[in-house]
Amino acid sequence: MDSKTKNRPLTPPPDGGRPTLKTIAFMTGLGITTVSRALKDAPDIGAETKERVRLVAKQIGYQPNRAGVRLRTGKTNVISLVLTLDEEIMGITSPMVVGITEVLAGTPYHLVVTPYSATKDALAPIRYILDTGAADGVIISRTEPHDPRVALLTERGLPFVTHGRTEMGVVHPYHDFDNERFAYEAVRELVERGRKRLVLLEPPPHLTFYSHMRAGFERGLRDFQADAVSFHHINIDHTLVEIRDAFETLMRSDDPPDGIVSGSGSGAIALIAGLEAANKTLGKDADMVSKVPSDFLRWLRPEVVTMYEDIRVAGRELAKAVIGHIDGQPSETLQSLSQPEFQSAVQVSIKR
Amino acid sequence: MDSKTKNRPLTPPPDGGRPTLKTIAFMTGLGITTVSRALKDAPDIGAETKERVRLVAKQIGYQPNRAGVRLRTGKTNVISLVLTLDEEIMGITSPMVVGITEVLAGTPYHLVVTPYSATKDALAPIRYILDTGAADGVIISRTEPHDPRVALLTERGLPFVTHGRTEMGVVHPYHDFDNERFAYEAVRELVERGRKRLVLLEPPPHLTFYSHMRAGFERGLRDFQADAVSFHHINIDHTLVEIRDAFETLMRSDDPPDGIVSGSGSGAIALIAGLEAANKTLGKDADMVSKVPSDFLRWLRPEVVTMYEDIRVAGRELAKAVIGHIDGQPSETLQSLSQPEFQSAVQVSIKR
DNA sequence: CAGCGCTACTGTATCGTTACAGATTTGTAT
DNA sequence: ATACAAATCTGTAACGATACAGTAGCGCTG
Repeated sequence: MDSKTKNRPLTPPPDGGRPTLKTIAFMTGLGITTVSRALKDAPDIGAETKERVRLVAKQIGYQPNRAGVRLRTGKTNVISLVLTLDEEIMGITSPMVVGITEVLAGTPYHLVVTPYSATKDALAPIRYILDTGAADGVIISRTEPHDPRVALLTERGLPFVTHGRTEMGVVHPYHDFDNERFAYEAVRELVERGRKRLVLLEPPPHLTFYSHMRAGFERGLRDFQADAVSFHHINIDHTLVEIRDAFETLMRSDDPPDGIVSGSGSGAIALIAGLEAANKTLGKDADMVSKVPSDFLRWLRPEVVTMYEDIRVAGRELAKAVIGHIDGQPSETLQSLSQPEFQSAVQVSIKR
Repeated sequence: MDSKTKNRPLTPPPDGGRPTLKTIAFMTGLGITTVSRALKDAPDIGAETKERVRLVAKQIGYQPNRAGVRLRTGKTNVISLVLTLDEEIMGITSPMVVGITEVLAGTPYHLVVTPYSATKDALAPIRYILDTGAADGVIISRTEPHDPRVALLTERGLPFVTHGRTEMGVVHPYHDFDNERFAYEAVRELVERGRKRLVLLEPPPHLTFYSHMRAGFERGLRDFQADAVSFHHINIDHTLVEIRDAFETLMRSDDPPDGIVSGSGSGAIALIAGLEAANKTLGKDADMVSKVPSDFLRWLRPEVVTMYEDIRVAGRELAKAVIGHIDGQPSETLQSLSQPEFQSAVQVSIKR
C-alpha cells in the first residue's frame, strides 16, 4: 500500500468535477494508461488489476469523456438520422426516432438529427457529415435507385443504412417494406371484393419503391385480371388538396375506378375526400386498400382495408443495421425486408 | 514573404485531412493562437490579419473541430431533446423535431434526441446530461406543476426550456399552448351550437396543462351556462380502446353529454368511435371540438370543430428560447404562449 | 535615450483519452 | 550466474482548440 504509491498522478486528485481516468488512477495507485487499458480489457493487464479498476470505476460512476475519445480516436459515437424538413403530414418521423433510440439506448451511441430542406441538395448533409466527421454512421431515407448519397458514402467508406433499396450494384445495409407485395396483395383483395378497374396512388417516380409498388400492382392486375385506371400524373408527394382535386375529377369521369390502392396513409385521406366530393361512397362505389403508418384510418374509416407499415420496427432495424455496419459485419447480413400484413378488422389494444 | 516566414507551425502542413487551425497558421504564416483569435474577432488582432485569416479559412472550408472545442471549453454545441419513448399515437414528435432543427440549422448547434422509457425515471436523462455534460441546453415536455426536472436543471444551472409551464415560483423559459383559452372557446362554440351538457377529455392530472384546460372548461361552463358531465377517470394518456369503451358507456347512460371537448386529436378519434358504438351520430346527437396537431380530423371528420396546435411552431419557439437562455438572455423574455385558433372550415392548401 | 504604454502577435499548458514505445519484475532455460 | 522471454505496468506524445502569460516592436514622453 506504500511500496506502490510512488509516482502515478503526482498531481492531487483531479478535483471535484466528474471523474476521469486520472481520478481512477489516483484512487487505485495505477497509471492512467493502465486504467485506460484495464477498462478496455486489454490482454496485458493483470486480472486482479482489471477487477479493481472496474470496481472503482463503477463505484464512482466513471463515464468516458466523449470529447476526449472523439478527439483522440475520431470515434464520435454518433448516429446521424438525415431527414427532409418537409416530412409527410402523417409524420413517420416520430415512430422512426422512437425505434432508433430504443436500440441506441443500449449502446454508447447518441442520435443526432441532421435535416435538409427539400429545396436544397440532399447531398449537403452527407457532405457535411463526411467533411466534419460528425458521425460514425448515417441513416438515410427516401432512397433512389441510383442514389448519389449511397455512392458518396460508399466511396468514402462511412457506414450507413438506407430505408429503402437501391439498384446500383452496390451491396449495402438496408431495411425496406415489401411494397411490391403490398400492392400485389392489395390488388388481390380488391379483386376478391369484385373490383376490376383499379387505380394506384403511387410514390414519386424517382424513389426506388415507386417501381416496387408499380411492379406489384401490375403483377396483381395480370394475375387477378383487373384493369388499371391511369392516375399517373399524381403521386403521394403531392399536396392533399392536389390529390383530392385530381381524384374528384377522376371519379367524375365516364369510367371511374372502383378499386383504389393507396401508397400512403395521408394520401388515402385525400382520396377519400375526392371520392366523396364526387358524391361517391366508399365501400359502395369503390373499395380502398391503403398502406398506413398508424391506426388512424382504421378507427375513422373502418371501411378502408389497411396494411400496417410498422415504422417503429423499421427504426429499430435501421439502427441495428448501422451499428452492425460500423462493427464490420458484412452488408449482406444487414439487409431486411418487412412483410405487409392486413390489419385485424377491428380494434386491438393500442399503445398509450 | 520571407522575413515573416520564421517560426510558426515548424511542422510541415498538417496533412491531407480536414483543415485545422494549424493548416491556416501554416498557410498564413501566423501562429496558431493568432489564427484562433482572429477567427473569433478578438480585439488584439490587426484588421488586415483578421481579413487574411478569414479569407483563407473560408477558401479551404475550415470548420472548427467540435471535439477539440468541447474538450477545451466544455461547450458541446448540442441541444438535447428529452422525449418519452411512449409518444402519442398522433406523433407530435415529427413536427417538433422539424421545428427545432429549422432553427438550429442556422446555428452551430446539433440536435440530439435523448429518450427515456415511461416506466423509468423521467429524471434519468436529465441526470445523464448533467453528469456527462452532454448538452448546452435541454428541451423538455410533459411539464408538471412542480417539475423535478426543472428544479434540478435550475439548481445545476443548465439552460433549458419547457414545453408547458410550471407553478413553482421559478422563472424559466417556456413555450406553451393556451389550453385555458382553448377549452374556454371550445365551450363557447358548443353552447353557441345549443349544447348544454358538456364533457371534457382532459390531460392526465399530473401535467400542468391539466389544470389550465380544466380551468378554461369550467370558466366556460360558468360564463356560458352549461353543465359538466363527469369523465374524470379517463384522460388523453389512456389507450384509444380505453377511451372508446368508457365513452361508449357514457353515451349509453341515462343522461349522456351532447357536447364534447377533446384535449387531444387521437383522443378525439377514440371518442368518435365510442359515440358511434353507442349508436349516436356526431353533429346530431352531439358536437365536438378538439385540439389537433394535424389536418387529419378536418379531412376525415369535417363535422368536428378543430383548433390547430402548431407543433412545428412550438419547436421553433422552444429552440429559440433555449438558445436565448444559453446566450444569457433573461428568462422573462423567453416565454411565449401560442393562441388557439379555429381552423378554417374547409380545406386550405396543406404542405407536402 | 530610458522608460512607458500600446498594438499585434506568440508559446506553453491543458482539457481526457489512447497509441506507442519503453520499463520493471519474475520465471526459466542455459 | 546470465540471458531471454513473458507478464505487467508506465511515461510521453498527440488529437484540435483555447486561456493565459508573455514578447517584440513602435512611438511618445520627459
